[in-house]
Amino acid sequence: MAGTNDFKAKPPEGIDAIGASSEGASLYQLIRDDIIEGRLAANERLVVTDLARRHGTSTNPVREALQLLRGEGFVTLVPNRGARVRPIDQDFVRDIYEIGVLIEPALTRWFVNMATVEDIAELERIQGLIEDNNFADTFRHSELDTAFHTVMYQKHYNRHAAELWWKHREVLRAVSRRFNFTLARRAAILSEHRELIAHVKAGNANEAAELIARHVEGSGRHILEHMRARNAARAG
Amino acid sequence: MAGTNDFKAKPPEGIDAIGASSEGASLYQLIRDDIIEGRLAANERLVVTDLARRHGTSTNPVREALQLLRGEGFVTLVPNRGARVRPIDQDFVRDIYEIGVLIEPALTRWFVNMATVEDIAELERIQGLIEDNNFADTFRHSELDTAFHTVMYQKHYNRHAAELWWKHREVLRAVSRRFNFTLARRAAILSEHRELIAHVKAGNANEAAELIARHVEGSGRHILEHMRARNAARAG
DNA sequence: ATCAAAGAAATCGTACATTGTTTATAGGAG
DNA sequence: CTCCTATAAACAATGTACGATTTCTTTGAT
Repeated sequence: MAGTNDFKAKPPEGIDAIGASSEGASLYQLIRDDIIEGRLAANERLVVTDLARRHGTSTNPVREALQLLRGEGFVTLVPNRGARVRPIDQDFVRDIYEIGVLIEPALTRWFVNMATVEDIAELERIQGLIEDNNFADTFRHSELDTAFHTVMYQKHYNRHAAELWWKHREVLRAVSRRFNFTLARRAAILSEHRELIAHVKAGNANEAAELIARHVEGSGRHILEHMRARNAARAG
Repeated sequence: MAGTNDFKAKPPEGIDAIGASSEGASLYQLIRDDIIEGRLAANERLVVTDLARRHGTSTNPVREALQLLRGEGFVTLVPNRGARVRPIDQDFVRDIYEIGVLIEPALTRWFVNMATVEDIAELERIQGLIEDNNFADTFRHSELDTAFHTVMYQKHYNRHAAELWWKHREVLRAVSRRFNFTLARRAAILSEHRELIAHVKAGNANEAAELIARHVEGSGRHILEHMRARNAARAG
């Protein structure tokens, strides 16, 4: 479809346009990135006037952006008390990956039954890039991995489920960006992807679904382990 | 816990406070009710200035309310083009009840393993009220039925999943409010609830989970059938 | 040291200016 | 005469500024 190098993970098509004004949308991006990249600490207060001044707008677009961020789960909002950066703690991560474990197998099952030759080729192409990269560039891996799963869920008729998956994915990517993959996890990812492609080719919907459940479960556990390790280091 | 008559369905506790200012929150309620009760037609434009005038506020709280409603799925927002009442069509309903079929069994399974004597007593009490009412007052049935399931999901550790369930439930209630229950569906609801209680008492988590999957599936299909019938009547 | 009250700070609501979109109208080509 | 296009005017969303209200902080008295 495009050159082999332009992987900027994109949401599945047909998903609700974010619905923010131009300023609101760009502020949303900026603040969101600040949270994801850790420039805004957990629980830090987000003062509307500050943000407005810092980004050179007035307060209304900021309020809008904060509402959006609240919807995505990055920010908590309390009436008359303003916004705070939501601490993405272990409970939060567990909650959303568990939902993934429930939803993704269903999406996968449908994909296996509907996959075209082109879909499979695309999966194999991306998997090739993933293996070429071999976790050397972890950011690139994250983008490619997301693209891999997007191929599968993109065309699903249940747009809500796909959208839910995408939102959760974004949060998990935000957290895992700061971690490295353990060797065990690397091996599991590669082999599970390969196995998955085999199941898709063979039309084994149930096996693929079970595999994805394990895959998502493993991914979630991996992130949680990292978080625990970090917290322990911090405490000790 | 309270008198037997005060059933106003309430969201599971600990769920994200809505995060709107007082005016915004009340506007949210008002507009939402207007949509649910059909006073605002599908696809109708929601003009900020009009809404502000009609409800005697300025525009900012209205914008806030619309953002919230967008988050709940009741409204679509397009930049520079404003808001519209989202048509709750068959695809929409199918999407969210299918997600329910995936999530609710997991919530149920956990509940069965954690249910206390009091929980079970509460379930039986509500089921008694449901049977007393016997669909005479459909609104009351809806409230009771929601309360029944809330007992099960209320204490679940996964607040995101519970919240998701609640939001979806609200939408489905909004749609089904205008329909009556078929005799077949009435029978199914009563017997499935009774069977569910039996499974909970016996600690049969898997059976309960499977049953809930069927229960949600049946409920979803029932709503869809009604919608199809109505649309057919409208077209023909 | 505790509590109350005054002051500071930030959110919330209102009014207005600006920008973008839609609609109606006039002009011209076929 | 009809259809298309270009243009202007009405309309509504977006952005800005500011005053009102609530919450948080600090100060001072008991």
